[in-house]
Amino acid sequence: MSFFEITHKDNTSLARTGIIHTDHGDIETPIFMPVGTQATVKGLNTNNLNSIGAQIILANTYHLHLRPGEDTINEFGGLHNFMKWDKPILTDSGGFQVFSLGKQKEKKEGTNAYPLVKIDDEGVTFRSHIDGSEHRFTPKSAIETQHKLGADIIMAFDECTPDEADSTYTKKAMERTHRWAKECLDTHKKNTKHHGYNQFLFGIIQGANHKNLREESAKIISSMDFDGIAIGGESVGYNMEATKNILDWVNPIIPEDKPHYTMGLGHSPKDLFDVVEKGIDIFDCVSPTRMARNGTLFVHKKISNTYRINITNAVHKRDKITIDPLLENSPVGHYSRAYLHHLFNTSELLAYSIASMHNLYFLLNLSKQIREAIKENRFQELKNEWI
RNA sequence: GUGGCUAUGGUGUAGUGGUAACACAGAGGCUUGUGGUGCCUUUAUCACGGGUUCAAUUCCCGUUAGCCACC
Repeated sequence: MSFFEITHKDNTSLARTGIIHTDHGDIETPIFMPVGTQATVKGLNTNNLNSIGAQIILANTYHLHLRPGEDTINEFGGLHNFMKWDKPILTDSGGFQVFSLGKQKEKKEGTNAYPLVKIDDEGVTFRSHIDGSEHRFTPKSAIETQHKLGADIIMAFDECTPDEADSTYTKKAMERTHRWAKECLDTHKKNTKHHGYNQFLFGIIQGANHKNLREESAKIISSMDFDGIAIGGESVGYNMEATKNILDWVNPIIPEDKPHYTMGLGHSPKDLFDVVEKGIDIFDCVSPTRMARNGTLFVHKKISNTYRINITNAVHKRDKITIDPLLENSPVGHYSRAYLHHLFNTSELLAYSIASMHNLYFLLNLSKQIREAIKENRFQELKNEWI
């Protein structure tokens, strides 16, 4: 049985359904992946995740390296046993967090805060955002750390350059990312079953918003023996016009028979259609859960004539209807807006759980609808209802 | 009853003879390979009445309210 299997192709676009086979179960694609950076999707336990239909969740190498440390998790036989989640997990390599730390440094410029991040050809030296202690990631160490963490899908260690970087630097960083990709692959091939089950490694295409660089990156990453292809970059998921252009550039080059992953995409339900249409199978985003924690909830447009509401708004103080009347099958579909408004107003912990479950269910349910639509050759029809 | 002190937005506090600053609360917006975080906008005829002054939230008098002390 191969790792990835395409089960149906749309007849009017590159959209497809598929199954990713892992030793912790199958993943039906296209699918949104909830983010659980520190081995927890904030506010939700694994029963909650099962109830909303989560098939795979993310965790983060950078955060788990700092706390509790990969060796602790290794002693538990990996993340699955540590957090008691027996379905698939994907870990990000930490490349993007390094990029984020670099961005923070820019913001604090002038306060003589010394750099949190230093990148060289062999790896990255950075300071912990928690206690300022110094750490270093190399392609080899990032993979070895991810082996110990034990996710089913692990990511190559890359450098995500800011969009505003000049093309000379972007090219240099991209070429370095390609060298690192090979080192990651070499390290991984020596030990693909650290905990006894298979771990699969994805490569990441960079090149910012330059067509020639994206094409070059797509060519090189595609030529390597990765199990899946990710598209990274600051614009991906953030600037949807740029994201669509990037996908158009790389699509003729990347292998069709490997899973395609847009990293950091899923801010708005509408965004799913834009990338699924261009052959993307998996995507993740912190935004739905972060927005949830701040009271912004997805709703069907036909209910409120908007695709999201802010439950903390005063109009919901006595609002009798449920969060989204079209989602009453959701595990949290029976709660009234007034109740959730009250929970936020009093900062009750349950507010974050209910809101997070709602937004995640919204996207997981939409992913399911998209899969069904593709199988029934009515993807465009469903898309038209949503845009 | 007498004396003293205080009165600034919903709350707690700044401040000035040229119509007010901050925090929280309130109202609204934002958050994109996650700090439950952070950011932005907005919200006051400075207790009431009178006086001095070109100009009073600021100085003076009175009223009212609160607090303290004494009888």
